[in-house]
Amino acid sequence: MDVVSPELNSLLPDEIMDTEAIAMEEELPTEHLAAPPQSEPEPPQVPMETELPEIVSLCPTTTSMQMTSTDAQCSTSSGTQLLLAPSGLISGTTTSAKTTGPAVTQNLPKISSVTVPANHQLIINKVSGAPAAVGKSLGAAVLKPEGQKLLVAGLSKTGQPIMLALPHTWNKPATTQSTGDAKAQPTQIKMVTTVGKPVIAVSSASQLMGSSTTLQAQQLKTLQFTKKPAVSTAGPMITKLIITKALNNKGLSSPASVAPVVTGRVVTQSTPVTPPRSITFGETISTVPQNTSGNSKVAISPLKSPSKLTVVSVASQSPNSPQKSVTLPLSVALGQQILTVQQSATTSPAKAGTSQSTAQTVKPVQTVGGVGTSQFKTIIPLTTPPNVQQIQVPGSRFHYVRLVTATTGSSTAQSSGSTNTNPSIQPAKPVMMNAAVRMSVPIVSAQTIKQVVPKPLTSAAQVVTTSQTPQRLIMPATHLPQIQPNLTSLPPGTVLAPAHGSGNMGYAVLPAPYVTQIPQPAFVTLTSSSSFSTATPIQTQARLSLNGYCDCFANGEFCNNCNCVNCFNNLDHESERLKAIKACLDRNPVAFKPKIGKGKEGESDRRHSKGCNCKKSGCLKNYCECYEAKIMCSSMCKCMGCKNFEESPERKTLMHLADAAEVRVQQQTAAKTKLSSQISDLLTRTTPAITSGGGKLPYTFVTKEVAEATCDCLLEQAEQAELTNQPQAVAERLILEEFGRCLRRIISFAGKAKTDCPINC
DNA sequence: GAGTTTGAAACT
DNA sequence: CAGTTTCAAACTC
Repeated sequence: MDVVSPELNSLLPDEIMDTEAIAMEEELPTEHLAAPPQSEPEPPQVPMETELPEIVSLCPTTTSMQMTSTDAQCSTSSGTQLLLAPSGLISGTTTSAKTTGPAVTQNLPKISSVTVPANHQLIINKVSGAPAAVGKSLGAAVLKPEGQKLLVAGLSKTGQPIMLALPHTWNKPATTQSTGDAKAQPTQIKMVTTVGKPVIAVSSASQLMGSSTTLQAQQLKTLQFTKKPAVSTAGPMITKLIITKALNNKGLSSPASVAPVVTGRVVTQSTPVTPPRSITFGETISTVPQNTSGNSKVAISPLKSPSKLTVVSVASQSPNSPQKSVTLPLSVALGQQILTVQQSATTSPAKAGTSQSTAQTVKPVQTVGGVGTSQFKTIIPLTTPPNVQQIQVPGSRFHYVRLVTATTGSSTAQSSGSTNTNPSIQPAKPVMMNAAVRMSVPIVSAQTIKQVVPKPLTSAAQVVTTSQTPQRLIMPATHLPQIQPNLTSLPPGTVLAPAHGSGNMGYAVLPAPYVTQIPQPAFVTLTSSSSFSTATPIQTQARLSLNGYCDCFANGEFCNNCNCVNCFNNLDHESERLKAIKACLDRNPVAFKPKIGKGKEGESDRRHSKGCNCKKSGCLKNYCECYEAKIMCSSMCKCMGCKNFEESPERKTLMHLADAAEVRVQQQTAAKTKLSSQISDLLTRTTPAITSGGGKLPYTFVTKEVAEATCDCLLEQAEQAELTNQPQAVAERLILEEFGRCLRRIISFAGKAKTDCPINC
């Protein structure tokens, strides 16, 4: 059973990830670390500050890292060590788990590679077949930050105990018997921290062991520590340590109980019909065992804005299937808004429209507004397999998720998941989406989460305006006769509009700015149903317009202020748009899903779902979708001459330059800001002194502070020129130009001072 | 800003 | 599945 104790999650982070005291001094060698036994530690490469946190995760005061073919040790000046040790060398007790030092490091399994790719993952791949002398053990890792010891022991082929020795405050024995044969499946140990809040996520993607129901170390398939640098100069990148080794994940059978921990609390959701599912959320997400079959996680890119909506969709699940868990990306602790769409197993399409399904639709909705935190999560069971689309409404601070369901207005539809290769002819398949019902699920602040489910309206347009804080609705995709909405509580600008072609079953929730896009007739009746079968010239145009892959359309957005010609990707042509969506989904069911999703188990977290096909760019330009998404090319890619892999020196150089450039830009911006600030401050202080005669001359503004700020700008320019290997002449010119700009700025402020003070000047 | 390069998607 | 076409983004000058 995949159980992870909350205690483990509450203990490990603080014990291990004392990032406050971490001194990042050198980066880990990024080349292969399966060096010969006498190999010296590789000299640090060009410092890439974004790679430093890997050291942080393992060796808070790391100054060197040594690895041989038989051991791997991360030594620190303070004695902190990272040891990769075979579990067989460690007896099955907690006490012995604390054993560290050279004795443990002997006869360690060979580490095949240790790499630090650009996505800040330190991956230590161990050779699956350990030497016989090692007793076929699969390895263990001892993390001993600041005197504490953490042993993450692998699964022994010979049944030897695999342990997780926790810091001294961890009292539970972490030893169990191994009953499975551990061979092939990789195990990841990932270090995860968030800014200021170290966490550890332990998850098991499979039922590794027998019937144990307690937290046992060998079941820990994944330890994930993701660190966001406290001071990030390269965006919200996530740094991870992944120690990969071979494990067996076969034998998945019984559903595992789930004990996700949310900031020390256990939140478990279960229904009478389905095995318990659990969602963890909160700032310190810690433990989520996973049975990933059928699950799909769409984790937000760590490089995106933390405010970006993340959609975690869970695929359809049979009532008998094992539980599913969703681990929220840790960026939730950074203000990222997470929406999880989880399909209820009790609301199959065959039951859609029944009172039971209706109740199921509403009840499981779970919102958690963090007290004292702005993070929350919403779980929305659907009645039909959803096609989740992220919607970014231009100009709106709300994030939407569009759920396009394949259903008709009939509540007694019996089939689902059918496909129709001909979008225009669907007479025999009433379930097909000749009308798409939209669910716009906005994300609002945690403290103001409110869900309003309106009943089908029989009157004309409903434009509800209240004085409340802007909120949006979560609309059901099915008939909800029992739910009586409180329309008077709707936020200002909220508009209930009928989804074209959906009869009286679907409603579109529109932010106020889009009211202007809705033609008045669209409000007249909510029971009007526009059929796609009646092709019109406009629809023909729409097909032409939307069949192309407009980015807005592909992202589930409406075009707004685009340069597109004859655009039909707007509410004026909603029916045509929905038809185009349907056509696209018919051709490609995942057309609106992000290409960059979670990789397979054991692989890096993010990967291109399809793979790139680059030929000339070497996958090191933004032409490459993988490179653009800042992920490595994978085996799915069909690229030629790919250089977008972990050890690629070209890629490392590019990443380094990009990081350096970003730092330069920030420094330059800071210097200019400082200059402006100094000048403004000077003006504030000197304005009263300006005489009523001709005022002060510009040079009088060149005080010591201004001069220093100017020098900062000039130095930045010089460094910039040096960084780009500019000739001296060019460098001088750039510096002089910068100086000129500084002077102009000073003069400008001086002139402004005169202008702003006509009375005194 | 114009022209070129590139690769994804559509099309055949 | 492979080759071709289209087209918008990325890139260069």
